[in-house]
Amino acid sequence: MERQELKIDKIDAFELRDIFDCGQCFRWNEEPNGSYTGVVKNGVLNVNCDSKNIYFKGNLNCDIRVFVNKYFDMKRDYEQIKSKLSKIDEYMDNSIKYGKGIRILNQDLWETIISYIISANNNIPRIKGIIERLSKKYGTKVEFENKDYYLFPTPVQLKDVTTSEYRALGLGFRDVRLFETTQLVNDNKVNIENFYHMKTTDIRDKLIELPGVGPKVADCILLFSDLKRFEIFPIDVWVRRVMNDLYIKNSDEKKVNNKAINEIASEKFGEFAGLAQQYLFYWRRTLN
DNA sequence: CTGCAGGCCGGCG
DNA sequence: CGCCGGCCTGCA
Repeated sequence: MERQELKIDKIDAFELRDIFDCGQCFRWNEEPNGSYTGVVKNGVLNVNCDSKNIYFKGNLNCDIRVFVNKYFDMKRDYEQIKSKLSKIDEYMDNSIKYGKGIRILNQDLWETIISYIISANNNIPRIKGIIERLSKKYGTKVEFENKDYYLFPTPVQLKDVTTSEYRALGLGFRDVRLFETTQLVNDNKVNIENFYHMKTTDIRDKLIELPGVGPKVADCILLFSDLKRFEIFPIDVWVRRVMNDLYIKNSDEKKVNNKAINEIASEKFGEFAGLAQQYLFYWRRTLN
């Protein structure tokens, strides 16, 4: 671990609130000065912005520039994608205006799998609380600016944790799911490192073999982790709501099936469907 | 007290 | 197959 800093020129699609508050991550929190601090796989990172620059500082076990480029998806041209998407219709144009600073993060695969298993039938404050307690109890401690932070526990660090210990952390009925998924990974029944070399549909099938991972969670993992399948369109209650309101207009939202939604998303948004999903989700969810 | 929150799972028709 | 009820917990 090493304290590092990095200052880069401001880029257009990069707003802290949009990135960290659009619902893709659980371990970033706003500081009193408006910056955000997060715990990531490689340590602790703080990000701040002004009109001209973006400032990163942190305690990381890797090069901060390399990390930032990967984590914040810097090589992708969001401006170009936004201009293409915004031409589709006025809804997309509006939602992009609302979430113009969103970038889709490349989060650690293991952490993303477990975090989204925890997210099932849950609410964000509780999800964040569970992940914090889990990390504090089993993760590695990292210091940054005189404060203690805890990395998300590795599969090995969770190897001997029992379901009742999970239950005590507030996991609820997800205790068994976490336990069994961790077992499968530790016993190498499922090798998540192989996912990086596999076809998207095959990864999805393997993900769904993990207890607690269904279609929605699998899609979130594909999009929000460093697997980064940008065309994947996760459908949760908010996305189905907004897609029905805008395009399908079924009087009974419950009767809309996900296949129909996915087809529309794929037709309209194609290879950028994942980002389109985030704009729509963030827009609809925040504005109610 | 009931409802519900970024679904999944198992059982049933 | 598609549909439906139940599920930990915490908070309104």
